[in-house]
Amino acid sequence: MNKDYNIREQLQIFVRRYGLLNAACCDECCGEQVSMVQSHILFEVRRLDSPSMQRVSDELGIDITTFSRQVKGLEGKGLVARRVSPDDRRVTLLALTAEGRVVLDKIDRYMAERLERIFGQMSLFERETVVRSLGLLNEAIARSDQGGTIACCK
Amino acid sequence: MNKDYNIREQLQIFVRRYGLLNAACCDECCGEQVSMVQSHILFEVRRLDSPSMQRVSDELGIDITTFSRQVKGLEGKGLVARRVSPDDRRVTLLALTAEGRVVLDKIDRYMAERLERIFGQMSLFERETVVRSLGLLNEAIARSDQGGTIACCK
DNA sequence: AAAAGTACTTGCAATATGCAATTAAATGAC
DNA sequence: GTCATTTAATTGCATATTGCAAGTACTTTT
Repeated sequence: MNKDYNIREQLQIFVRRYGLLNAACCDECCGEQVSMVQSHILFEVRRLDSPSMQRVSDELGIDITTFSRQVKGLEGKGLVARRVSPDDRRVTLLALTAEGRVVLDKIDRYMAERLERIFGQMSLFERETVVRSLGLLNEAIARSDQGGTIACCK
Repeated sequence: MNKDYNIREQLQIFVRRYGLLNAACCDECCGEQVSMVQSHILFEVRRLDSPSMQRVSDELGIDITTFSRQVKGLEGKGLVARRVSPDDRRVTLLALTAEGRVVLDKIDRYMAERLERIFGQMSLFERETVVRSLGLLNEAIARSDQGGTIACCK
């Protein structure tokens, strides 16, 4: 079992545990019915600060048509607001509503709690190492630029 | 921006880049048309060595009914074989076919290549740190036992 | 001012999902 | 031993998600 295989195994298992396969969220974490994809959208809209639809769908690597419909859903739930860009009227800019911020905060707290339980299993040194490593990993992915994705192409 | 927030952010972005959201695989990585979920199933059937349906669906955290259908699909493609357990005739044991091993090997090679490109961006020391950290992380998740998942409940 | 390109939306058909109900087999109670 | 209960897996059904193709609205190029 070579090293690459081992790291692929570690990553595969980790990513799945993080929540790859169960698409639907639930009351416990969101209070609201927000799917996994939608929680990623909320996360990214907050992080990117008034991004365009295109920008977010690129960042998430999901098809713009699927994205369009997901955003429609989030808008319907009152979690996201759209406005036409003043620079280019083709472009729709996204922002979280007050309600959207509340829901995302809820998810944040839920995640913080779960992560705390996991990181509580480690020594302080290990925690720091792991956090630093994840940073290194994300930077390396960004530098390696394979279109932003790893596991699959396109 | 506190530490927990930062680590959640690192994890969220990493997991997405790993291939969270684009469900469909493509020719480049699999040759065969295998969805992301199905590639996880192949991976796990190999890893667990003749596991039952229940075992794999639990491990992956996907509903047994959905799983049943996905396995049917993989069987139809000739990648997975079922047999009745000798110990308990309710139980179906899964195994990769020769063809299934070929496809999974193909995915492995594809992943190894992409990971190589990423880890090539790091120093040897960084690589070792990151690999070790992922191991620590998976162990800590296993120890913290929150039902095997992180991002969402259920 | 026509042509080409970009941002986004909708129609549609294929696929994936989860719950409820069912079958088949094993285990437990008596 | 037999009847009730539990467990593993499958199917029906209703709903949701997906991506491609085609369309609209706007901007840039020529």
